[in-house]
Amino acid sequence: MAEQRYEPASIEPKWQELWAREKTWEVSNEPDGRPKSYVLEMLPYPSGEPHIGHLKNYALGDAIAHYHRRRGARVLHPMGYDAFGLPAENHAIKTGQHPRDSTQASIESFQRAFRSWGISVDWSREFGTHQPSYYRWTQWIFLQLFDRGLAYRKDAAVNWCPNDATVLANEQVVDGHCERCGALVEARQLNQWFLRITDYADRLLDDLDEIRWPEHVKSMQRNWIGRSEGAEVNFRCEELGIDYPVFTTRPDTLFGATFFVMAPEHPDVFKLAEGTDGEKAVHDYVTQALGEGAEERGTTEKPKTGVPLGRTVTNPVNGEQIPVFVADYVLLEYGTGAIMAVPAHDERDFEFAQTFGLPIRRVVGGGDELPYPGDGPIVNSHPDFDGLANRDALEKIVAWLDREGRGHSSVSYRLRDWLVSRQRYWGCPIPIIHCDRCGMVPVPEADLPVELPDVEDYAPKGRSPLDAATDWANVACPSCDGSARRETDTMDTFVDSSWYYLRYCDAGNDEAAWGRDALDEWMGVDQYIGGVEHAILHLMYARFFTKALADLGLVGVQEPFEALFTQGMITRGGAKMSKSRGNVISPATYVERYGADTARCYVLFIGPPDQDADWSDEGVEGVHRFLARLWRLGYELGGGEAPEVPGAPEGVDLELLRKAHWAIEKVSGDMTARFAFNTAIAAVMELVNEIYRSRETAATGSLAFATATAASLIQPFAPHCSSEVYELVTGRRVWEEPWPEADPRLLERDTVEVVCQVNGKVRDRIQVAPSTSKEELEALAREAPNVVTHLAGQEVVKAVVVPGRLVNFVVR
RNA sequence: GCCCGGGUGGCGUAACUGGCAACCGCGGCCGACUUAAAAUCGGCUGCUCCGCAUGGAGCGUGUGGGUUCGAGUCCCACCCCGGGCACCA
Repeated sequence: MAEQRYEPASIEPKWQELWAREKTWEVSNEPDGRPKSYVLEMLPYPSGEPHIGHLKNYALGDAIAHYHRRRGARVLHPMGYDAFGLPAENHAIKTGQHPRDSTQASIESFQRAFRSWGISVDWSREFGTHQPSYYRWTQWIFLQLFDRGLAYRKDAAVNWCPNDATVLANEQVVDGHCERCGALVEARQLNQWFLRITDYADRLLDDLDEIRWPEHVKSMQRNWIGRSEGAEVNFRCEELGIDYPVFTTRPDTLFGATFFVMAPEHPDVFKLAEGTDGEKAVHDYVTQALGEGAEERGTTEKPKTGVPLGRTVTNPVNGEQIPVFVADYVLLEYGTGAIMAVPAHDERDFEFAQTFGLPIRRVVGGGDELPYPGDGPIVNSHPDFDGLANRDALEKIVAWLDREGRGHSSVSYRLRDWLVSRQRYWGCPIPIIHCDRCGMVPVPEADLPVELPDVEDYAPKGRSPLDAATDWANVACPSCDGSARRETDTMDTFVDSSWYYLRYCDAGNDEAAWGRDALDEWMGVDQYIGGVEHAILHLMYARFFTKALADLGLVGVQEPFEALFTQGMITRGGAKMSKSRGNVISPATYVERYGADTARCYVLFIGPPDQDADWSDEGVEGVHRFLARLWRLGYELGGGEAPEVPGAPEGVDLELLRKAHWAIEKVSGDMTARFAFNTAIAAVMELVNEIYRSRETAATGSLAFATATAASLIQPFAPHCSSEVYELVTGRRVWEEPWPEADPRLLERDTVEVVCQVNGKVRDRIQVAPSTSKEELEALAREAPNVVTHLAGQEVVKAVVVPGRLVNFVVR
């Protein structure tokens, strides 16, 4: 007779079919008295097959969703696909296959994977962002923003990726290269669509204090917004009669400004140089500087270069005439595109002053040498300020500037407006019509969606491939009925994913993007889970959308994601998995070989989920053995009547029941207070080990209770194996059971071990009742044999007694 | 340069508010079952030393200091690894 074995290949599909048939994970929008919980993992970009990172992401989210359900919550746990984007389009250029078809194929492989992993998803709310029924509302939201002036077009120097032949958002440029393809990004002057995220800079910054997010993600967003407080100060060019404002965070050093520098792109550079001796040199310098890419220019290592403009401006605090230069270390995008240079207290200005032999005047005391960027008393400035601490003087100087009308306090940000237009095919069309008479006219709401037309050629040519769809592009102006043309750029795919979590609340709504009741029922997301690579882009854009939509009265919350968990990466052989390294492993391989439960438990057991972890095939085996052991207990105990748990357990039974209640306490704590799934799984392993050790001696009722408890506790991580074992032992459905409660009487012990130390070193242990008094403990410890040895001939100076833990004798 | 993480056995890790360092898993060793092997079950497993042995001593959480009866945990200084920002005025 063949030994019975744990066979996930037959167990898992059985439960998956039952859950699908009974629509177990679907949830209605009607409140039913239970508290709501919205658990969401970042939606996948469907490309090829799911990888290990997806498995970890959804195993994590599913564990949380299950746990919340069994704690009595009504849980929304939906799924969708971020389906527009470049990879599908590049594939289309290569093969001619429509991006819709390759995307659909990939979506199907993701669906198969999610179902085979047994993820508890409410499939009735599923959608892809590429479906007209979804992007109709993406366009509608765009028009709401357009209506309020939050979406606008302007000429600007933008990032151009020559390889992808499209513009990029600032956030998509990493070290001067295209985030996606790695090509060196060029600067181009183009007319593009922007969203006014900078209007929200302060709120995006301040509200970070209100949400439970990992500190490093908050700090990345703070860095990215880059708020600096300072002052705007006017420097006047008397010859031309023009005021040039500068932004400075150090108005306390104004008296030390000995020259003035403009960015090469500054619109007045040529005007200032006109008719001076250096005019030609200025032209040459500017031409050369503009030809440089962001990467070459943006480095501190490069020696400072620049040329004089042959003009001076007036320092407003002391009336001094200081020379004006053009130099590429000053950036047009930040502040006003011009700076006052204080070489004594700024490293870059110091370097420039040394190269060009310009005067360096110290105005803040302290530090051994120059440049000195730190704090100290004001010197060499003005009798009213000299001697004051520079931070105090700063406020007084700004107040003085303000009174004199020469400046005012000001705030500057690193954050730029979000460039959202793309000259690519596979994206959401921008619902605007350009009319020569009426200008930019929004597509009427009744005409939405503006559907993506089919084209012959997907290749980008510097203009959107949609340009070629002339039948589609040429339309009558909705306002004057004259001939007009559609906007042919599409939207950045980050627009699509900036509001998908709102759509899940009311995914089937054909009348509106969402019903307000449904939205208020579910928002905000109670727990959001995803990769840290989205710390800035997606997470900032989604916050901006929520705030903008809240201002329009369409959303009732200020923050979309109340709590965020960022998962660590799974590496292999210590390195990131990649095709070029050849170290990619597919979840499907492991699901086939060991079952989904093993794969899911392993990615959570491998280490703390927020940290990177290295995949090990042997480790998978270990987790598989554990589930097989649990299953075998269920198999052996199952079949008959559910046995009684002993009413007054003692001996082995008592120990086993104690271990079970200890495990309940441990797992509950690990899941509530923190996401310590690795230690939660370890605790269930301990319980299973304990059951095996007492298998021969304990009563069947105790074994059954302990086994059912182990199955119940592992349910969020291994739902199939758990359901099987739980049903075998109890005849009931584990997912319908409330989360177990630990019995406090079984958490207490009759005796505890107390450690006996001499001078902090453990010398012996004693078994005592937990209630033993301090005096008694000290007396008992003093008699412990090995303590006696170490106390012999010594004088006890002090005894420290911690009841239930230790006694420490301090001797001389 | 600034801001976040992190450094613990052969390996992945654990240690809740300062109180037995190493739970759980991998790997390794030993035993049971078996004709045998696999599977399974049980035990041992930080390093060094003393002892025939029950056992005992010393060392041990990146480095160096400090606080404390007691430090992986707190404080100061530093080193290394990972991530973010950076000619941002």
